[in-house]
Amino acid sequence: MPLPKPTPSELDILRVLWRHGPATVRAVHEQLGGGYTTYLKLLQIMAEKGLVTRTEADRAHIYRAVPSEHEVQTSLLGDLMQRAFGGSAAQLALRALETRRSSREELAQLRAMLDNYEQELTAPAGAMDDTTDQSKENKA
Amino acid sequence: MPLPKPTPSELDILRVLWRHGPATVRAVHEQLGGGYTTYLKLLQIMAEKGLVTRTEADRAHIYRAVPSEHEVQTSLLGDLMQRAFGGSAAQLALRALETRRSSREELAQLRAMLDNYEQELTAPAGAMDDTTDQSKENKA
DNA sequence: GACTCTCTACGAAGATCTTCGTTGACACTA
DNA sequence: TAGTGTCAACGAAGATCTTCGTAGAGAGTC
Repeated sequence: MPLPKPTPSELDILRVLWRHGPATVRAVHEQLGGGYTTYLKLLQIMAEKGLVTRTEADRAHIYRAVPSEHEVQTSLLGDLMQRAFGGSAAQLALRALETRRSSREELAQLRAMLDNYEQELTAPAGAMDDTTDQSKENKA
Repeated sequence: MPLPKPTPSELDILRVLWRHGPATVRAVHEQLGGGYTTYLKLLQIMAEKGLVTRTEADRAHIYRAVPSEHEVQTSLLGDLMQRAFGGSAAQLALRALETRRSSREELAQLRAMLDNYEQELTAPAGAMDDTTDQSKENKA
């Protein structure tokens, strides 16, 4: 296994690191409240697990998230998909949309992705003329 | 809080109960393998938490799932949505679809749901002729 | 040099989850 | 009636997560 799934608290910390970039224990603690040493300990554990790396600048250590937000989202979602949706991504997506309203742009984005998929289903690998070129839109 | 979120093992058990209907400890154990008393204990705990109810038929107790699969999916998904997707259902759905291929029917279902939502966005509450009547489909 | 601040490191305590071994009740049978 | 099986109840052990208290190192200040 590449990296362990972050626990809820670890995810909170990762979210801070993703938003603010590399940070000291103090910075994380100030974002999240609670005891300072709680976050120190958590970051130490996360470093052991490989979820963050740290470098020593001056006296305080600087922690950086190792997995990207995208990776973690994919991992957690894949997990839930298996455990609660019998592996069906579409069932999961359906249920997600059912729950909350979304913005018009998000819906448009979803629709574009659906168009993409249906096209791939219709004209599978190869045999493309021009439209399937959208496949190069996969993000970094 | 209505019902606690099931833990991973508890979810395994709920899935058995959803698929097979009410069952004894032995039936659950036979579906999932492992130690018999493990499932006995888990089911006792789940009964305390309110995730299952039990009735005594003959000697063995019969356990029934309390929350529906739908409810649990919604709950787990809402949780993940908050914790890892900043509350955005569409972002979550997008990421889910990105991960795995889905069947043509599932995609069609999704598309229908999107059509629905965009229609609601365009012509919000009230001012309906017929289509928006689907709003009465809210589950029990 | 003694005080004070800011760090990291260590370890422990409490909560929850998971897994089972053991015990005792009850019923069936030889 | 003694033996065998099936069942629920109980408790305990180990793992993981979360939260901090305490200690000790290093730097700056009076």
